[in-house]
Amino acid sequence: MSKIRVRFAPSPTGALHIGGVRTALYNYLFAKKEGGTFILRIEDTDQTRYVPGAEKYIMEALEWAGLKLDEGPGIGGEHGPYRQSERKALYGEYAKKLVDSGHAYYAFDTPEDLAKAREEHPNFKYGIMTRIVMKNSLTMSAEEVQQKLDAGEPSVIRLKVPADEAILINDIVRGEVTFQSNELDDKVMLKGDGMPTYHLANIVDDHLMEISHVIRGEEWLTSTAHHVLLYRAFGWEDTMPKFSHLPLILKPTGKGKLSKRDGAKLGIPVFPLSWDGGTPENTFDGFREFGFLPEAMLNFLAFLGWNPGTEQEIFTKEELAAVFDLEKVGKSGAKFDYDKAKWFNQQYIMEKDDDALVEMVTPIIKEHHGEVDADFLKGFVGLMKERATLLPDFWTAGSYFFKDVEEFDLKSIRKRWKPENSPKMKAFIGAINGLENFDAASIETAIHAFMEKEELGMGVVMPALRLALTGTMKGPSVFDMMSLLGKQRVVERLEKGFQYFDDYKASLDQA
RNA sequence: GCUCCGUUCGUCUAGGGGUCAGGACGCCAGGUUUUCAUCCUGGUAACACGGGUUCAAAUCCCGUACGGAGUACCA
Repeated sequence: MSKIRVRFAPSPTGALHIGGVRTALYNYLFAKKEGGTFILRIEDTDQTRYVPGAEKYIMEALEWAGLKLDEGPGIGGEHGPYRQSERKALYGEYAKKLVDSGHAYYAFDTPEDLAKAREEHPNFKYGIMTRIVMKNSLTMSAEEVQQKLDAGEPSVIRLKVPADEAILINDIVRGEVTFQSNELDDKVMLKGDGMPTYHLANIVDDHLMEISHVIRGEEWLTSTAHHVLLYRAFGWEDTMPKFSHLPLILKPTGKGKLSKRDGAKLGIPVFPLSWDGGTPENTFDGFREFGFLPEAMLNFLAFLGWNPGTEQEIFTKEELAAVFDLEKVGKSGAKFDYDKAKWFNQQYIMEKDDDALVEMVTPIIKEHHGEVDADFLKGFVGLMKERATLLPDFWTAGSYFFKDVEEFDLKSIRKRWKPENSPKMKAFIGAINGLENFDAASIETAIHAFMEKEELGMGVVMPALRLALTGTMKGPSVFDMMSLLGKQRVVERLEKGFQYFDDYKASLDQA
């Protein structure tokens, strides 16, 4: 078998959708599995839809996701250039070859002509049945055609779809799919502006770049028939790539494919990175800003439409590449399951080592609080990592590690704070202050001794400490927290907290 | 409308003639824990429908319904 070469070929029309990231991922995994080459090709043949910054976004998104490219714009490779706009001349030549070999023809119909035809015949299709009545090189004399061409009249080149041919596609994920050529229209190959359409550019480039496998979204399945015809017309059928059409990613609820609007409506990320489109509706956060780890996103995405057939769910990128199999990709659309995405993220956060986590959490803490000591942060993430689903949870669930408690869980105070124990508890603060070693074990020993001496149970001491320290009943081990917070802060918070509890209880009695 | 594709717990899915239809997320209950989270145990819940073929169908065939994609000088 010849060399495996796959390409991810997005169009730079805006932020790269998460479905596109999955397509890139499957291409990447397949390439790695087979020891092949993963290529990025920018399909920017539509000048009207080109969005500045989109190509950069695509590159950054792939980089963040860890999908390293072997060839592509800015990376290089033997088969460049990798931007279709830089290959324009090539497509014109190939389109002309198609005309010369009788597989395509010039058409001079204006947009108005076409609109009129569609209006008169609701099911109008520029094809086998209709091309004989349109303005094209099939219905005009050679002289007339040449004259129009010489005069620079606007024209396109259309594929001349042959009659009565069956087109069988052997799709790796969908099996055999058959089309009848008579149902197909004469698609435009070369547009009026001299740029190719997707179809022409795609086939020419895949051939020239020696692409062995085309792995793309299901939306391309129908037009694959045209693509096969094109390979035949060029005489490239022998080296035609194998096709795999991936199922779509669907909305979490309701119908249809996942859209940008779902992101805003449901408060979920549908893009890998943030994007500033200039308007509020076109500006949003991505998986990264929501606090996902790239490997968690990848793992989640990999399982949307594919699974290894075993019960393992957590995979590194390398493990995925080792077991990935296009044959095991599903045929039906997969709904975007945000709960599952978050579960993956939580798993990855728990597994991350503390140093790596510090690096990821530092910017978040800085944003809310400012500079923090690195050792303190390391202790902090160690205590909190089992309690965070998304990176920002480290702050929202652990802000009390950095700033004094501003709000107390009043309900818990009512339930847990007994004013009659107050003198004993306050006296205990002194004992803590006298502690020489402030490690968790020493603190624990001291607290147990205190409870025994004062005949107070776990249930009254621990909640009181926790509440005074953090304001809430949730969080890591009290001993660990005290040790990390340090004696001075602990003493301050306990004094302040216990006093607050007393005052609060008293105010309740008055009312 | 036409063409193509699809349909197993709420969701992601395993299973491809004989399974108590398995796992994961979610949810519920219990255990562990000073609390929360983690972890552990258990529970909940599915073969779209109708016909065939077969001793036997979730699995093969046909039809219906529903869903999706495509139907541009967009990709």
